[in-house]
Amino acid sequence: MSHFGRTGPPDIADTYSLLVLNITFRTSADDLFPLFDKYGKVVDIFIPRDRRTGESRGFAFVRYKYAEEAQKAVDRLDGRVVDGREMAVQFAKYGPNAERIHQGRIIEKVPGIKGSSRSRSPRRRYRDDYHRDREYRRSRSRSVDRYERDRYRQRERDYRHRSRSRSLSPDYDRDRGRGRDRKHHRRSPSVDSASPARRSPSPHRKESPRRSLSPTKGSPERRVRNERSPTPRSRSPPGREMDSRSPSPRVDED
DNA sequence: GTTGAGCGTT
Repeated sequence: MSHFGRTGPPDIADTYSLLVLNITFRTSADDLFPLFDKYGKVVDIFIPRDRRTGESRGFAFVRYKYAEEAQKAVDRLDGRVVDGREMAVQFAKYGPNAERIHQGRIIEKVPGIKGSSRSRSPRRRYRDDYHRDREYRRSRSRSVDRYERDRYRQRERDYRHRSRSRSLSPDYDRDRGRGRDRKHHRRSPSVDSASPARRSPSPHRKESPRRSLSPTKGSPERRVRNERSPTPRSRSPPGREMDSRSPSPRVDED
């Protein structure tokens, strides 16, 4: 009964799916089972997880046998703090087939569901997604795992820069930096006085990695380009221009 | 080791 991690959906015909959002990344189906099972008969619980990392995405689907129980769970578990995080329980709008499910009638009977008027918001995955995706694609062949790529594409297509949490506080950095300084700053006594500027020792600008080798490092001609006065001899002061043409090689320079 | 809006699998 507790085996929710089996393969494939059991029977979604007579079951109602509830979407649980805002749950911790460490919350598993077994952890949600006792919570949802207390309010009704849970048929199955499924938590989508990454295919590469294998970690939870932060949301889960709970299927109830009866709609009334599911609705009660939504009203009771919605806003419940689990593992220090407030999870949001609401009826799923779309089914596994990316289509609307037949649970709409439940909303009609109980017009008190919070998930009934849920505005569409730009969804995004974790921040590692694009980081990992970049290296992933670059390392992977373009003709491999097209299925996965296609799946993730539909998700990233709605990617949008949203306002990140303003959880960052000056106190946090200050506290953290100070704490670490106390313990790790004692290993280098010379750095304390011989490091007025920790700037990059090489003022040279970082060129492109591909051009980093600079194959023309032994080409003196390149550096002898026209700087400003490539030919100091060509300097002709005003009034002395005739001097240059003067047949007399007399140097009148002082 | 991390993250935080959203809609799902053998």
